[in-house]
Amino acid sequence: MVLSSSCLDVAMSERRKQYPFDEIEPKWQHYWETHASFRTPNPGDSDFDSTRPKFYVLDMYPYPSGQGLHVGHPEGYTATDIVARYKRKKGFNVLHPMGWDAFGLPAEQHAIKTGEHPRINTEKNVANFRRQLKRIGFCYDWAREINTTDPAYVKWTQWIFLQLYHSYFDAEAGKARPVKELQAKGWTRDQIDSVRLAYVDEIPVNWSPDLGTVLANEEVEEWRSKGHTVERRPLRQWMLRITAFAERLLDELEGLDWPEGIKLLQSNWIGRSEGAGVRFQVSGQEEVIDVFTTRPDTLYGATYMVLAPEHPLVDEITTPAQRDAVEDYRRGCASKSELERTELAKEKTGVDTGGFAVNPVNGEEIPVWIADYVLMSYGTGAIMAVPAHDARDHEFATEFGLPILEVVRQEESTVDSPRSTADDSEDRGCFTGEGVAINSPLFDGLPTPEAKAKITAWLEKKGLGEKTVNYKLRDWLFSRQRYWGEPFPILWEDGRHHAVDEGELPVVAPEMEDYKPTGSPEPLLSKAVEWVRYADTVRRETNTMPQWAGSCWYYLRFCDPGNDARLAGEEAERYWMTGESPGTDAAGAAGRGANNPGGVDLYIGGTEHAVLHLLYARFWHKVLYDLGHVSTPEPFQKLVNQGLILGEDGQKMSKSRGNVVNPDDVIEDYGADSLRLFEMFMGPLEQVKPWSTKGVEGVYRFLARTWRVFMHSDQEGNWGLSDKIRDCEATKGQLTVLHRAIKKVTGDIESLSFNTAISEMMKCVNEFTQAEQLPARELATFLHLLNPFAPHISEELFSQLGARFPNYASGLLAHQPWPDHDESYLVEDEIQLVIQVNGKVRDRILVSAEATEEDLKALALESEKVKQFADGKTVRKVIVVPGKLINIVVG
RNA sequence: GCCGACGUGGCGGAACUGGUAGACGCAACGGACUUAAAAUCCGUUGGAGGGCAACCUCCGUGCGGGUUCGACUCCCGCCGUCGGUACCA
Repeated sequence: MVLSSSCLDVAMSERRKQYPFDEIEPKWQHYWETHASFRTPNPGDSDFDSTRPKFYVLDMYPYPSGQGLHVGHPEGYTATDIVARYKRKKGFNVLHPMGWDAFGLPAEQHAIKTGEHPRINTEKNVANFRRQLKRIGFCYDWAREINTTDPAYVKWTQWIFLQLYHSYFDAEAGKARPVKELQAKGWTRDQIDSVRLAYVDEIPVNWSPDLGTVLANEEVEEWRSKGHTVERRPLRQWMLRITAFAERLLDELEGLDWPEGIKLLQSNWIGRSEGAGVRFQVSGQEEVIDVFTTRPDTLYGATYMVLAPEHPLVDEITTPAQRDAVEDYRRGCASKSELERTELAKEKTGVDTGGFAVNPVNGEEIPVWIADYVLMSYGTGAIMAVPAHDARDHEFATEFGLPILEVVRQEESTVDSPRSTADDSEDRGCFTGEGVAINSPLFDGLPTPEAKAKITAWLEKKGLGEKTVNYKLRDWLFSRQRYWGEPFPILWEDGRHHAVDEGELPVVAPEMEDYKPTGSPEPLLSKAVEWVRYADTVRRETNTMPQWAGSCWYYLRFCDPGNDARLAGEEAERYWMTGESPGTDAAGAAGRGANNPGGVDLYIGGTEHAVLHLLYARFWHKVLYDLGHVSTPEPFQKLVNQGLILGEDGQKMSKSRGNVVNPDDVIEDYGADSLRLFEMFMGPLEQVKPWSTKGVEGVYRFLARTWRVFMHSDQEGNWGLSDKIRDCEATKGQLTVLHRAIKKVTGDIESLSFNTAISEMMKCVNEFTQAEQLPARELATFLHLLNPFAPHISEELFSQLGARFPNYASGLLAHQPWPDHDESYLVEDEIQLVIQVNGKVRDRILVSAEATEEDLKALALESEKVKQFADGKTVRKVIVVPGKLINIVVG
């Protein structure tokens, strides 16, 4: 028989609560709020303590969806909360803020349906999220709450955009600089426009008429599957020149304390590859085809060329005889999305243009084709095809009967290496590895690396090419046609763009009659005719920014969220990002080692943001750094990804599977402390792990047992401090288990191993549970350990204990210093030692801690068990690992 | 295909830098309390075999090899699960 979940709910709520979490949790939340217990002063505030080091611990702030929190949110949030509370008790100034990434399509979709301003729905959702988070007892400094849709916030998002707009990348200095410097040098307006970090370009985008917006490549499939149409068409778009920073974004990853996997993901995304640019003269024409290749050493094997169908030279090169075929093919490609083009890539397709180009290395004429396996968006949009040494070219050449010329021979040593030779010829039919050049008169016999260098130098000398570094990273398509996003602070006049005056920021979108898409690629804001018309001849830009914009810098705003004069006050920004503050340089700098580039000390969030958000934020941060607006080159010093929480069935949580767990329900039944504790007890933070209601009950029982160690209920069911608690000496066993816990919990919080920290606290409580009388002082110490994990119950017990034992428990537990362990309680005078014979455990003996190695050897050899197993054999070796074991090798 | 993570009892997971595998919790079983149940408290619990018994023996960290006195841990080769990515020249 299966009970429905609603039956279980009823059973649970009727069950008597094992401890009054439903009373104490709201009580302490109210206390913290009314006393502003977790308000964090900034440098300059009267209560700012400059002698303390700083710690900035940040969560990836949520998009406040209509569904409310799911149990995945509190996982990372609890982890950071524990660290924040711990660091505070350790004497740090802790910055631990929360806010809302509140622009976004769902709110706009709601507005389209209801005609209601998206702000109304957004605010409702924010209120719900805030309520839910407060109910979990997080120690955020709510005075620093921010909302990306708040005009006061939008103002600075737009201000940063203008910094990008007013800057260019100085390749020599490797830095962003104001375009003013170029004006001073006499550059023309057009020249300047062509180098701005924020620029306008006409590029093919994924346009969805019914959504009324362009979509990022990675969004296309999702919306298509929901029945929306998406087509490709060229549109005028705002772009951000992130590619200029590719090298720095890649190189400076190195100094960051991020998971290696994430660094690798970013570095692959940036996709640096070294090679050569080579120029091929088009036969009988002026035009030159530029290609990029990582294998210039295979130039002699280039038997044809391929241009992307959109390549600008296609028209010039195509011969009259081939024109119709080429046009047909190009039309076919244009109607396909990038995704379709790659998805349907089972067979290579393409058309001969009829034109030829000259291979610069040997003067041979080779045919020029177009094919959609060459992408306009990578490299130069054209390739030299070397079918003998590139799998794709090989496939294409085989398909269309183009010549294949071998120019690299696999070296003997690699041929001999163990691998199956049979399938090699079958699946690839070409050799793509490194070897020795053949059929290449200029450098026959040279190994690949040398051949590359030689041909590149030759090309450079002849002016036919040069060493080139290419990046996969593309410029960032930054404009959307939505309503619910930051408008661009840009005006248009006579076909030219201008920045809105800084004094006019923020540019706020107008109220609309309705929020329905225009049905054309015209942005929604173009319907607000009055607003668009800035002056007689001046119109406003009607695109809006993507959701990423706000999240690119929110961590900076938290340093000083109320500042109206700057994105964040200089002093506050420097203090929270570097630890330096006026008058406390020594103390502040101590928190930051010489190699520490500064930034947020701990940033926790999901892997889904491994690339885009983290890359975009790093990009903006570097621009702001170059322009002198922030003090560190990187925003996030240490990054940790929490693992996904699966449903109880081990499947991804989803509405359709019906396995979604709502934190509100968990709190209702077991309390916020149990929710927090279980989220941390499930397993390692970074790991994927399934939810378990039984597991929540387990930690709930632990908290109830903790409660009963301190509290005793009378006949009427009223709780009072237990009579067992005295001002007495703790037993040896209690001291050992407690100090072991102090040591373990301290180390485990530092290494974010919360699950094992909780185990250790459980052992502690198990020890206390059995005691006849309990030492008040040690119980108070235990509450310090529990406090970051279960702040409500620990605070309540601390205040109960303090009422009778004020010497051991006074003030707010959350503000009392973290305990230190005393190593002397952990030292045992007798150690249990394992005796192995040939690596197998045969006996265990108790020895004094002072026994020498010789003593131990003798003791081990005397053991009855050893004699039994070593009988008749020679002792060859005795290995003694002090404090651990003795291994006797016989044979 | 490529890249990354992972694989330990019935389950979630522990195990420091190579040194007693299975901490802690869940589930299960037995006992105490109770008229009874729930809750609580105490105990047992990797598998197989043996002993009246305290206990003893063998096997055991996905599979196959290797290094080592000793391997969950290091190396080589497979298999499987999950996540990311996709013609990047």
